[in-house]
Amino acid sequence: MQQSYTPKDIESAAQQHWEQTKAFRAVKETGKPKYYCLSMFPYPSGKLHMGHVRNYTIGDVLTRWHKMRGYSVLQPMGWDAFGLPAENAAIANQVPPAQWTYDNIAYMKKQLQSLGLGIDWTREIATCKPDYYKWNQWLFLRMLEKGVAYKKTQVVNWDPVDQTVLANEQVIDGRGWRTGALVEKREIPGYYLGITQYAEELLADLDKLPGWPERVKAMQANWIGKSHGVRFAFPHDIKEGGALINDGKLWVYTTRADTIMGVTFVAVAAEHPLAAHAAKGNAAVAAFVEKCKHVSVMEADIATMEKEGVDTGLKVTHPLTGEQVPVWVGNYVLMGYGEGAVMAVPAHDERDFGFAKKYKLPIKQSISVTGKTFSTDAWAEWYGDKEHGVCVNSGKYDGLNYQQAVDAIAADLKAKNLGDKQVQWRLRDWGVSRQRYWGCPIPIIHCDSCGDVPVPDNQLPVVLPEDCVPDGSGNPLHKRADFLNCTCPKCGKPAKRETDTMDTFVDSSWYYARYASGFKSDAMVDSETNHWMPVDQYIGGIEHAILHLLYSRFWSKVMRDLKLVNYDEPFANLLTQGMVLNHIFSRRTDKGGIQYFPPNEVEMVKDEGGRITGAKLVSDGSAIDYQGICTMSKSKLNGVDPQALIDEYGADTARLFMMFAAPPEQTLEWADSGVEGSHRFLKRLWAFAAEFANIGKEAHDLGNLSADAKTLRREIHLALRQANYDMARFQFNTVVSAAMKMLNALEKSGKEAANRAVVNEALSILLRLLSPITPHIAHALWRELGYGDDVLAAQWPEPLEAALVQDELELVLQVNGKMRGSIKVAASADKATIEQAAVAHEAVQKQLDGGTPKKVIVVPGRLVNVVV
RNA sequence: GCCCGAAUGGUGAAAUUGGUAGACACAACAGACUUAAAAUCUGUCGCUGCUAGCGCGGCGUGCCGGUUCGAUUCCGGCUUCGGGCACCA
Repeated sequence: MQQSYTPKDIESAAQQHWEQTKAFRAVKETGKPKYYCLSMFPYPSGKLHMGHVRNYTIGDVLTRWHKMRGYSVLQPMGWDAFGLPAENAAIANQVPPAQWTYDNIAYMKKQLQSLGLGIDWTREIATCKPDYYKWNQWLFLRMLEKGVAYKKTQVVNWDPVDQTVLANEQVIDGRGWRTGALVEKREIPGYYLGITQYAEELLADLDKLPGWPERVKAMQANWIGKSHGVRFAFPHDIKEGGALINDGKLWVYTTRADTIMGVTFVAVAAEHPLAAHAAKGNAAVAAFVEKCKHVSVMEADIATMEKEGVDTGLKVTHPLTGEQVPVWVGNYVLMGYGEGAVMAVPAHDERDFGFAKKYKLPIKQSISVTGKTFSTDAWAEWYGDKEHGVCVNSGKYDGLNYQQAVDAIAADLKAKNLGDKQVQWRLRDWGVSRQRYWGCPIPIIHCDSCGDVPVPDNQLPVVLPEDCVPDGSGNPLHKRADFLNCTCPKCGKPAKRETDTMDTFVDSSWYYARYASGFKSDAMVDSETNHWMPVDQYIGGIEHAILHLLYSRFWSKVMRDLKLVNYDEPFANLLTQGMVLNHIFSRRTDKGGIQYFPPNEVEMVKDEGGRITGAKLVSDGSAIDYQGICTMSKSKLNGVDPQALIDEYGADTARLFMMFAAPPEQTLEWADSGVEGSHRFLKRLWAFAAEFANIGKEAHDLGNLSADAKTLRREIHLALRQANYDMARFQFNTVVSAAMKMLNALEKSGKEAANRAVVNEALSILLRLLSPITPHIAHALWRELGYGDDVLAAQWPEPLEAALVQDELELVLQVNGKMRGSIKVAASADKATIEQAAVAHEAVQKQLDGGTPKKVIVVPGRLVNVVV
C-alpha cells in the first residue's frame, strides 16, 4: 500500500468505480424506502462557485448516508439554462447564447463530477432544450384552457437596463433585482398566471410542511399576505364631464371597520381619479399631485419621508352617519394596494393621528379600553388595540368589541348596498411574459382575423432558433422571418408568432418532477414521478425562500388539478444553506476610488492575540485596509475558485472543510488555514491506515480485551454515537469532529499490539462514517485494508452497547452546584453508596466544616451535588 | 414599526436540550527533528488573584432580574447585530 496520500489518483479511481458499477443510477427497488435528495440546480454561468460546492456537498452527504442505510436514492442534476446572462455574454462576445450555455454546461459538469457527487446523470436535463420546454408550453396551454393563464394589459415594472418586464417580486426597493436600475412604469400586454386563485391553499398548506424552516414559512405567509377587512364606499355626487366619477362611490378598504364612527376625513392616492379631478380646478392640489409623482421615485427617501397632504375641497358622505367628510390627497396612500384610498381615523391609527395633528384635522375617539384615558395631545399605544377595545361614541355600536362591531357594521353596509366583508391578498398574479430572446417561446400565434390563437398541441414545441446573436437592441426574434411567419391554425391565413418568452422561473417550477419521471414516454411526467415525489430533502440558498419555492408550490398544485401528479406539495423537507463569506481587502486610490485586492495577494497583520488589525500586499509590502467579511463577489475580488482548491488539495479536502467549518444553515467564513487543517487530517488518516496495513491485522479477538483496549473501544463507540446523533440533525461539523476524535484516540493508543483488534474495528467504523463526507479516501482505504470491495455497500455503523458499558464510573462532584472534584464508583453502586462516597470526599468535608449536608442530589451516571 | 434568527476564548465553533462551559479545529507561543527551511511530532493556550514551585482560589456564555440543589439552556425585562416585510389601510 502506498505510504502517502495522493488525492488525484485515488479520486479518479473511486469515481471510475462508481461510474462502472452504476452506483447512483436511480431505480425503483421493492422493499426499500425511497429517498429523493435534490439540490437546487445551477445556472450555467461558466464555472462553479463556493456556494455550489457547499450546496452539492450537503446533498451528496445526505444521499450517500441514506444509500448506506438501505434507501434507494435519487440524486439528479441539471441546468437552469435560460436567462439573461447568456444574452449579455452574447452581446459581449458575439457568440449565440445557446453555444455559450452549452459550453458552460460541459465545463461545469466536469467540475461537478470531479467533486465525486453521487448523481444519476442519465436524468440530466437542461431547461433550454426543446424536449424540456415543450412541456412549459403544453402546460401553459392547459392553463389558458382552465382560465389560470390569461392575457391582460397592465402597468408593469419595466427594467430600462435589461429592457424587460419584471414581476413585482423581482422589484426590490424600486429597482430591478438583477440590474439595480430604477424601475419605470409602462403599459404593455402580457400573459399572467393566476397564482392568486391558489392563494388560500398556498397559505393553508404551509401547515403541511413541518420539515420546512419556520422563517421560510413565515416569509411565504407574509408574502401571500392575507388580511380580513371590509370594503365599503363613501357616496358622493362629484362629476366630471357630466358623469359621476366612479359611479358616485369612493371605495376604501379597511381592517378596522370597528373604528368607522371615528372617521374624520378620507385620504386618496395622488393617482386617484378624485385627486386628478381636484387638481384641475385647484393649483395647490395640482402642485402636490405633481410633487408626489416625482418624490415617489426616490425610494430611499420614502421610508423616512414626512407624511404630507393637501385638502381637495371635495366632500363625500359617511355611509353610516351621513356626515360630510373631507377628501385629502396623502403621499402615504398607495394606488397599487386596495382601492387607492383609505378612511382616516386619527384617534385609532398612528399614521392618521400624525397627519391630523399636522393639519389640525378633528380627532374623534370611537374606541376605549377600560382604565385608560384618551387624549388628543399625544399618541398612545392602546389607541390601536383591537384586542381590548370596545366601541364608544358610536351610536348603536357602543359597547361592542372588535369582532362584534365589524360584523354589525359590515352587515349594515351590505344592507345599504355600500360594502361588505372582503379578504384582501398582498399576492398578485404572476406576469410571465418577457421581452427577451433566450427563453421558452410563448406558444401563441397572432392572426389578423382570429386574434390570439394557441398553438395546437401537435405543433409543439415551438422551437426557439439557437443561432441568434442578440445585439442589445430589443428581441432578435423580431428579425427572424423563419420563426416569426407562420399560418393561423384556425383559418390558415398567414400569421405571426408571439416573440415574448416565459419568465425563467417557469422553467424551475417543475424540473424536480421531470427528474423523477422515467423519460419513457412522450409526456410531461410519467408514472414514475409519483413514485419518487415528493422530494424528501430539498437543499438550496435562502435567497429562494419566496419566489422559486412559491412558484414551485403553485405549479405543483396546477399539475395536480390536471391529474398529472398526485401530491399537494413538492418538497417535504427543506434545508436552506448559509452563504459562503470571505475577507475583503481594499485601498483608497489617489483619485478617491476604492481598489480591492484578492485575499491570496494579501498578508494579514495580526496583533499579539491573533486579532486581525490590517493587512499588507505580498508583492511590495505596502499597507492596505481590512474591510471585514462579506459574501464572495466578483467586484470585491474576494471569491475563491473551487477548482483551484480541488486541484491543489483534492475534492475530499474541499468537501471535508465545507462540512467542518460551520453547520449547514449558518454562514460560512472562508479560511485558507482551515482548508489546510482539513487536508492535514486526511493525510494523518492515510498515514495511520498505511502503518496499520504494514504491521498486519492479526489478533482480531474482541472478546478478551485489556482495560486499555476497552477504554479505546469505548471512546470510538462514544464518538460514533455522537456522530450518528448529529448526522440525523444535519450537524455535519460535529460529525467531522467525532471522526477527528476517533483518529486522535487511535493515534494515541492504537499502535500497541494488544489493541489491534479494536483498531481494526475502529478503522472500519471511521471509514464508513467518513464515506458520505470524504467518499474517495474512504473508498480507497476500505479496499486497501481489505474490509471489502465497496464501502458504499457496507452497512452503516451503529454503536454497540457492549462497547459502551463501564465497570467503574467517574462522577462529577459538586458542592452547592460548583464543581469541587470527582469520585469513582462502581457502575452498579446504588444511591446511598454514592452519597456516602461523596460526603466522605475531602473537598466536601472541607465545605461541611463538621456539619451535615442539607441535601444530596445524585444524577445517575453524571454527577453528585451536595448542598451544605 | 412588525415577523424571524443570532450573540459563548485571538478565530470557526461544541455542549445529545436543566447537570464538568469552551469538545473538535484554526491561529499564536514554546520545544523536538533538520546544516537550514518546509513537512511532521510534542507541549501551552478564557480572564484573573495568591504562590519560587507543586498547587489553591475568584470571575466568566451580550446586559439586568427571576425560577432551581444546579441555568449557555427555562421565565420576565432590555441592548446590539443579521435576515425578511412594510406609509399594506
